Amino acid sequence: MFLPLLRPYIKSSHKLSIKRGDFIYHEGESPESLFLIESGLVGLFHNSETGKETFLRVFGKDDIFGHRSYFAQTNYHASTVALEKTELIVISKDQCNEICQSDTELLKTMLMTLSKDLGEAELRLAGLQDKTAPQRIAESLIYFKLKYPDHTWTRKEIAEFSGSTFESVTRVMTKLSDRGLIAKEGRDYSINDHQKLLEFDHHQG
Amino acid sequence: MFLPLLRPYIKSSHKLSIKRGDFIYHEGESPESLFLIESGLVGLFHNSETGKETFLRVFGKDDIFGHRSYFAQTNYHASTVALEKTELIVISKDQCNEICQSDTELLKTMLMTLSKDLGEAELRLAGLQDKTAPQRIAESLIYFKLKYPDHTWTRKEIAEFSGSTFESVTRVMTKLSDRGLIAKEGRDYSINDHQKLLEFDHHQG
DNA sequence: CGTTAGTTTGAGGCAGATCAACTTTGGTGG
DNA sequence: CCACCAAAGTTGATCTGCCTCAAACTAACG
Repeated sequence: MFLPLLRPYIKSSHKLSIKRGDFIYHEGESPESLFLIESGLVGLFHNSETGKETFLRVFGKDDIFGHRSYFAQTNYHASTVALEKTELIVISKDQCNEICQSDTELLKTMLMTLSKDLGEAELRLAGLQDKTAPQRIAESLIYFKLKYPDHTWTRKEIAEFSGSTFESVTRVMTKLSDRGLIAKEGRDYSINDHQKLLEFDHHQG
Repeated sequence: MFLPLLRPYIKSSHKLSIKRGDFIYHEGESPESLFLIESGLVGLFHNSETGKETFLRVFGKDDIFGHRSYFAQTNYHASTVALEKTELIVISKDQCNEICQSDTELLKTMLMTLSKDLGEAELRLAGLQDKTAPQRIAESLIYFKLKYPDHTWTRKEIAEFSGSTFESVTRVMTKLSDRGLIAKEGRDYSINDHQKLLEFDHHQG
């Protein structure tokens, strides 16, 4: 959603072509640029000392990323990895500074995006306390499939996004498939019954 | 931190005086104003259908709140409650619109605040996966006492912030007190050993 | 086809939530 | 100022969701 707004500013833009599994930046590094997705899919992950990985956000076509650290003026709090073949436009910090000086509309759009993301993060935080693992997994299945229907999500990705383990995701998906709420298609899946999926495990599934 | 920036805009400001336990707004309502704290303390809480409460953010003197929903242009995703006697300045949506039109510096400050809050929320999200309850409780004890040393936090508040239960908070605090890392003072507590508190339960406490 | 990353299924264990009964604190109003 | 009592905190016993570990299977890509 940002590409159209930013397009006029991008003159001599630096482009980047990467494949699944490639890192764009690592947690702890200092942000030197923003990234815009021309095509592909990128995930933001946090890795703990104990080796546990958490899937924080997904970025798709026309999304910007790296902006949170830029505005917070802190180092990256998480790492970004390509989830599939991806084409990026790299915008330098200097270019950003110029743009932010002049374009109030862009600043407001950024404010809206960050505000929505903060709301989502906090609702996920609350969800980890008051929803069961199967509920959160069912919600993640819907979220991923609605927002990025063409990507085949691994059980591991779904687990790290929903706050669970890939074994639990497998078990829940088997159950959901048995009940006809989803259909497994190789490693991929499709959603049959949206509504029942949201009500799943609403105490006792 | 916002009051100084906003002070010049506040002419005929509406003021609000409330006591502990009073709600300022409820989850689901449409945001009609922003709030600025002249004195006191306010908590942002999310309540689930099952009755579980999650403590999302704290706001103190000079902090603004209600801004996330204003910028996201969505209804409130959580409720705000006074944690002690509090004096508020109420800023109408119209006033906000005017201010945002003209003041780029203020927009940038807002962007920084939201970016930092998003980072914190996501690190807490990750922490719920990869840290033990005692670790999270110890961190919350530090966070609360450093940021708001004069407030006496209840076990329930600490629990809802750290993602635990008040019984677990009690047990952990007893253990920490026995080891001399904190000192219980009536219902309040003080911190004796910061460093060891952070290392607590770093696998096996 | 061979290889490897991804998936499935089962068995077992444990951190921490829940339930319950009791004690302490500190505010308030007589 | 003290007595009272509701709110807050403590402590113990129990219970369970789901994580962990393990082992065998299968899809998909070169």
